[in-house]
Amino acid sequence: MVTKERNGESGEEGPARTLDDLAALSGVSRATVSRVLNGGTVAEDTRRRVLDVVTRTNFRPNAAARTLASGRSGVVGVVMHIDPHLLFQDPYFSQLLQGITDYLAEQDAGMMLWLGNRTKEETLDHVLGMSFLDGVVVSANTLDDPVVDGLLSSSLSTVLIGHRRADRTASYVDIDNEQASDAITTHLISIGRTRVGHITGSRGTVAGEDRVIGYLRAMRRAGLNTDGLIADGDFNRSSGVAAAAELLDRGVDAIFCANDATAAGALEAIRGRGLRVPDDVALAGFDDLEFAARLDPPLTTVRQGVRQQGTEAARALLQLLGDPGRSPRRVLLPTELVIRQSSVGGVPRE
Amino acid sequence: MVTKERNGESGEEGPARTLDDLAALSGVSRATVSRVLNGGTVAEDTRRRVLDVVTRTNFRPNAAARTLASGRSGVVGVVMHIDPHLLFQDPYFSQLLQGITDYLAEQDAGMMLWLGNRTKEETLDHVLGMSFLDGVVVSANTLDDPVVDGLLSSSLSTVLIGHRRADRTASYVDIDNEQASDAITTHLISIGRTRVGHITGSRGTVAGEDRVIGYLRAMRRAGLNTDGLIADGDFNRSSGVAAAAELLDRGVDAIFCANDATAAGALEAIRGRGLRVPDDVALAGFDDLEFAARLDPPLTTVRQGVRQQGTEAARALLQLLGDPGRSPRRVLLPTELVIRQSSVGGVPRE
DNA sequence: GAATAGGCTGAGAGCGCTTCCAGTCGCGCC
DNA sequence: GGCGCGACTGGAAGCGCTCTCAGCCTATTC
Repeated sequence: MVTKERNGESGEEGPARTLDDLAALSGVSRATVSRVLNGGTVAEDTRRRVLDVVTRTNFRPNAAARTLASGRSGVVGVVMHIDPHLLFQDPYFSQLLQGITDYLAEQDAGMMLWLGNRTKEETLDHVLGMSFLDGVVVSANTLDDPVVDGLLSSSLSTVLIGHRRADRTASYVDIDNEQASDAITTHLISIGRTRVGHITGSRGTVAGEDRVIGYLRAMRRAGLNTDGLIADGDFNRSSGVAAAAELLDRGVDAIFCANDATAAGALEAIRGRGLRVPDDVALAGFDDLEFAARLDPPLTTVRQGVRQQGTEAARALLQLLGDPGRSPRRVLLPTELVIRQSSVGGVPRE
Repeated sequence: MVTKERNGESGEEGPARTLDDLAALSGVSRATVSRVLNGGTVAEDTRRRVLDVVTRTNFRPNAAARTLASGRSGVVGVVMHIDPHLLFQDPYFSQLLQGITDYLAEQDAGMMLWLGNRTKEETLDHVLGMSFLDGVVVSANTLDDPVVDGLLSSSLSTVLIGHRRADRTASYVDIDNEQASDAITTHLISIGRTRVGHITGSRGTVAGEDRVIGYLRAMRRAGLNTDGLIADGDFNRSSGVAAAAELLDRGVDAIFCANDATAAGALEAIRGRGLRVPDDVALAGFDDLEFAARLDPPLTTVRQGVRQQGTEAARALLQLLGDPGRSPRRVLLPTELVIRQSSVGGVPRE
């Protein structure tokens, strides 16, 4: 039922579904057509002739065949192994995703997506089952997770967003949480606060722990006592309310929260006691999400380019794939201290 | 360099990368292994023997080869051809995406994602370039769009979310906007309102137009006049403020807004004039987004299961792929009238 | 006992592409 | 004139899988 014979004469019409079709239509061999399509050395007029046929027939190479023959698919996976509720609530992940898709689209790479709505085993199985993937970018609540383990120990090239506590041998993109926390704590100290409290992120997350470390480093360097000045939070607003209450009881004149959401909670607690920000208690967050600037007073915080982290992760992965040695990529992105009225006062509010 | 010979005896160790490896290890032919893996008829003990080897070697079939040979990849595309800003702002799209991913994951189908961050031509090219896709689910600001045209006229099986104005021949999942608008308008009439205004969605969108039609139908049936009672909006809060002002000038005792965001704006405008909701003006929206219940007063609205729309779209696509005839799937999902205090009063507020 | 049916299996022909290898051709050089 | 060389091209061998076809072997039927 398939007509195999085809005339090489020009003027022919035909959909051209395979390289052989193109070869027949342009009077060269399939190998040459392949070279034209993939940038091999081909005489200029031959190339032109073939390309002409390609565009005339609106030819699209078969991706499966290409992948099978070459071992590369041009498709990478993105695994966001995260509680789905969080995934669409927290702007962090949407921004990350957008950064990744931007870069991949720009580089003509395809992307498959796994959102964290399945069990660990299932996720891992699905991803590894897509055996044609060239590599994966992974984000997770906590990177010390079986899915991440599985991915790293698979043959798939993997780039993490954030680094793991246990080992830093993998490729990753991260910010320097320690340094940033140190900087913002130092800022609070520099405006004269001596009893600077810290509301932590979820213990066990690398970001949370590193922010504690940075805070402690700054306090110690300034010769300030931190006894009783650390209260546990979990990156959520409500934990900020509770932890701030605790710290206020112990007497603080500044609070550095592990993220903006927590700071919003802390602000509520401070207000609830009739205290003023920053006059009585200076406040700082971390992330610089959109709402931070709209709080009353606007929040001093650390800006981390979340979208950029996504872009850089995608870039790192493609670089990794291009490097025959597969030597790990490690990218540490800069952060920026954003000082607003929650720490420096500014226009007084009645 | 590749050792082709392999002993069929058990106890052998080896990674088993191909069906031939498995065949050798379990002492059957490649064809039989394939049958085991794909559910062909195989003697029970043979099957067991092969499966044993499969699990022992942790074998994963090569997806590219499988796709090439069978013509099916088990991967579908999801195209959200939408302004990226909207994409991550409006909960509508995240919920849609979640619904889709849920169902696809459940069905073991892979998913590739295109978010609307490229020009129309690029998007279309990228999607069609992934020639192995089995089909696509499409959501777009407006479905009368070149990308949608291109997808529909390609050989790819396509399911739309929402239907097109021009033709309803494609497969789609939608809600009955007319009926729902009619119902909510009728509700406003039933509580005694006679001058019911309507703030439209973006003109040109099918959902927007259909909601106008439903509104008009209900008003006409009740014998009510609609002259000057329709004001243009664009689904955004700010348009609700302006349009509501217009309607209030003309004298209304109820306003039905094309979505919840617009209603929030209208509420602001009504309050701004010192009028009470619902006493002076009853208010209704459409969508039942999370914030609708938290407005003051809580908003009467139409609940449309956005997540369910995603799920159903994915289901429709897989059904379409399974149907040799490829006869279009058209799914109309039910909506639910959610009556709250913005129309029926309830606890009086001072 | 021959004929028929049916369950199970293996051989082998692709799927459409990449890529190695060898071959042709025109050129400059000794 | 013969040789080596580089630019270009075609032939052909796979990549790892699916699926048709034919064949085998055991029941079953008349």
